[in-house]
Amino acid sequence: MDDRKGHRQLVALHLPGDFVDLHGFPLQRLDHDVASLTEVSVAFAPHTKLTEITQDYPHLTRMLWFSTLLDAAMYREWIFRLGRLNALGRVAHFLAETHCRLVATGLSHGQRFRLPLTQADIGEACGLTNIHVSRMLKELRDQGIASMEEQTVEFLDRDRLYRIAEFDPKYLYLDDGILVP
Amino acid sequence: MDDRKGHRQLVALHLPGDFVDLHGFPLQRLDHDVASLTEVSVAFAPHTKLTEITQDYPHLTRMLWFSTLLDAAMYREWIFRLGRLNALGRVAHFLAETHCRLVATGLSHGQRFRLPLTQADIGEACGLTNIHVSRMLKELRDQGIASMEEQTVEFLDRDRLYRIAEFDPKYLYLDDGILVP
DNA sequence: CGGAGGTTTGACGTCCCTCAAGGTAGGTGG
DNA sequence: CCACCTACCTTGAGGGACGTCAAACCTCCG
Repeated sequence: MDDRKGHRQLVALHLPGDFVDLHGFPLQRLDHDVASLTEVSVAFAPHTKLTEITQDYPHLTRMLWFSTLLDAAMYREWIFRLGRLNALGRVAHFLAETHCRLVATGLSHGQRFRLPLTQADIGEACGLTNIHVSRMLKELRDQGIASMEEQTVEFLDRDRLYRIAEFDPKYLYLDDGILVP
Repeated sequence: MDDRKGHRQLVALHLPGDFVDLHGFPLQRLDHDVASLTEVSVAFAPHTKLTEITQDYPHLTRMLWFSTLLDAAMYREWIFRLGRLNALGRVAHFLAETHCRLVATGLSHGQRFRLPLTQADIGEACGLTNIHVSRMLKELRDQGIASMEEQTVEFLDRDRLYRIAEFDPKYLYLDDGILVP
């Protein structure tokens, strides 16, 4: 979403495998843009097919519904991040959430993961300038908590990272497996 | 949602008629608290009944789904508010959104509405201290844009308020009537 | 070689928080 | 009636976190 001056606010980050913009199905029109930061492969789900699913497969419908509400749970957490955390906590929280989601989908093991974002992108997710993101990453590095170089993040002290971020992955509903309903 | 020190971040404000916590149906457990700021009357919708609805009434199911995605649209806007607006814009945006929603449900006509919140509550919605909310309300008052006294808000110059808030009510999906699908 | 995009660092400014004091209105008990 | 409390709002002074501006560096690429 862009403000009047054209400055961007990221409201979500989609990872490989995510159902992008399923919100557009019940809502019909969308209030934000979707853009890709990397090369992507896309499969399309026509609204007519989705409507058929909601006619014939109640259980599958609830699963689709669930996946949009998982997005909503992340939105709530992003509100918390922006409203209650300082810059260091925001960056830490963003990294922690992204790592958890990558692990859940099998795209990361251990404490390293690829994050093809610039510091400016991270700033747009966390309501910060790229410059201050740079400072916060340095702080995390200096404190031996996490490092990021060449688009690769490594957690050196996950517990301290979580504490700074006030992060608790419960809201990602992972322990039940992604699809509960 | 509370941070470690017990400071609260509001992530949503429900108005009379809203379906509170419908998210809890597909999600099963919830990652935030629900509290009332005023006296309320409550009707309960048992999950068993909702499950029956999703079995037998696809159209009604899509309407319920839609209403949760309207919440999600507001979450996105709250993220934008916290990430990209300054204090004056945040307060203005919060007032503008609440007014629009009240008008949509017939609970406000014209440019006045009752808002039974303290300045501390508004601060918890906007990521500000009660003290700075007080200063921003004074600013809006001094500039002849909006006033709030005794829990009643009045818009004196709605256009300027919208401009400060970078507010566009499209995301509330009101022009189609609340229930599109 | 030059240029573009990204990162880092320093100096400085400002927005908002913190702390403190005082004001008002309502409620309770004398 | 006054005295006193609580909750909320207001205002001022000072400080800190983050933004802005500028400069330098690096890598990649043509």
